[in-house]
Amino acid sequence: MIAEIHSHNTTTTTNAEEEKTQRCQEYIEALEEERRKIQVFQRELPLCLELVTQAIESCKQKLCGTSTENFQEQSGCSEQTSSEIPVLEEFMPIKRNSSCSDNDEDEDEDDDEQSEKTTIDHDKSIDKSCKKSDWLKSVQLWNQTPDLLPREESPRKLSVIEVKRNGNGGAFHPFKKEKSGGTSTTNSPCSVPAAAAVATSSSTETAGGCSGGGGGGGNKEDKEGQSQRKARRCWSPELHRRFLNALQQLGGSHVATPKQIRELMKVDGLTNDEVKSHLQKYRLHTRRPTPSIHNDNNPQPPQFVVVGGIWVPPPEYAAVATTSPGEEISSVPAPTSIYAPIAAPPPPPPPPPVPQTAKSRTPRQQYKQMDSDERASRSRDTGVRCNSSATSSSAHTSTASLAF
DNA sequence: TTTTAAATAT
DNA sequence: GATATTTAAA
Repeated sequence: MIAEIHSHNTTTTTNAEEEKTQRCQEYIEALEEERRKIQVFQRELPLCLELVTQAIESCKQKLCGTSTENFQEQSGCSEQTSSEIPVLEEFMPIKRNSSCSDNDEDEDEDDDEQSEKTTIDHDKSIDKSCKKSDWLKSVQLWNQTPDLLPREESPRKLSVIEVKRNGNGGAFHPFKKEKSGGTSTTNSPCSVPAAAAVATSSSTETAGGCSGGGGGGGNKEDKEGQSQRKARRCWSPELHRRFLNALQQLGGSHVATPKQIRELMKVDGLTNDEVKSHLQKYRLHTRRPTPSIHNDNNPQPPQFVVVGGIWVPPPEYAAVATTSPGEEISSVPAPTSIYAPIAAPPPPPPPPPVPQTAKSRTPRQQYKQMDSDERASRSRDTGVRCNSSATSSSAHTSTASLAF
């Protein structure tokens, strides 16, 4: 009997221990995730970061000490402070549903490629769900609507080609409504012609990007053309990324002017008006986010972060952060770490925005300085938006309702 | 139908 | 260039 009891106890204990270990591990993961989030605010919350880091360390140690075996194998205590490291490329994909990036690859002349790849591979896997602005996820710089494109910039249906070709070529995604065939897919925007789209990694754009609308066949407005309203195109993430980049170089959205931005973006076909419009929207979003209450504790993690004066939606951020080294933007975590910057170097020294542009600096530049200060303070309260849907735990689903 | 991004007007 | 308004995608 006793023996039996003993054994029983033992088992129990073992189980309990395993469970404990497991929990501990989870906890550590959670902490790491949080730390990534905090890293965004490194400047403002250095101690916080430190604390979390320490907590992680100690947890790990504990874990190692306790059940070394198990844990070590699995998560490897050795890993220690990984700040940025490894994290989870693997995990990421799993969780995230919100993004539907379908394809992200772009080729930009400068930075993107590698980072993107690294960062995200999930795209492929998930996608169907997305509804929001797809262009957010898409890759190419821009596309046009198939039908009406009276315009200049891009070659018509263009596609991919252009983009790649020039490196910066057109970048909008078309609002396409794919339904051309008539079959209406309910729209899953991302549904895209999957094959094509996804597959090509390097290239192309896939038409898939923006979900749906347009009508392939339909053309409502194709009236004779021309001067109708310009076809609406959506800003692809890549394009937005360039925009952010430019903004950063110019010292922030408040000092940058559409023209300057456009020049820095080097996207051909991009017009001042487009930039202007985008900038307007950007400023709006950037500005006072939620005037109202930060309620008790916002249960929800920020969906948007403004770093260095730049408002970055998570998915985007991921791309941006990863992609462009020079940027100060730091991470943003969506509620669930999905977007965590995989390789994002933690400590972006936050040097004041330095315009590398040789352009002449005008009075604006001065304002710029000011702007940066303001920015700092602003980013805290303002820059953050709350997600509309809450479900904190599960929620990675809807990330942002706002997108550029 | 509503929301909102992009285009256009002021 | 900034802001307001309109249009159309989602």
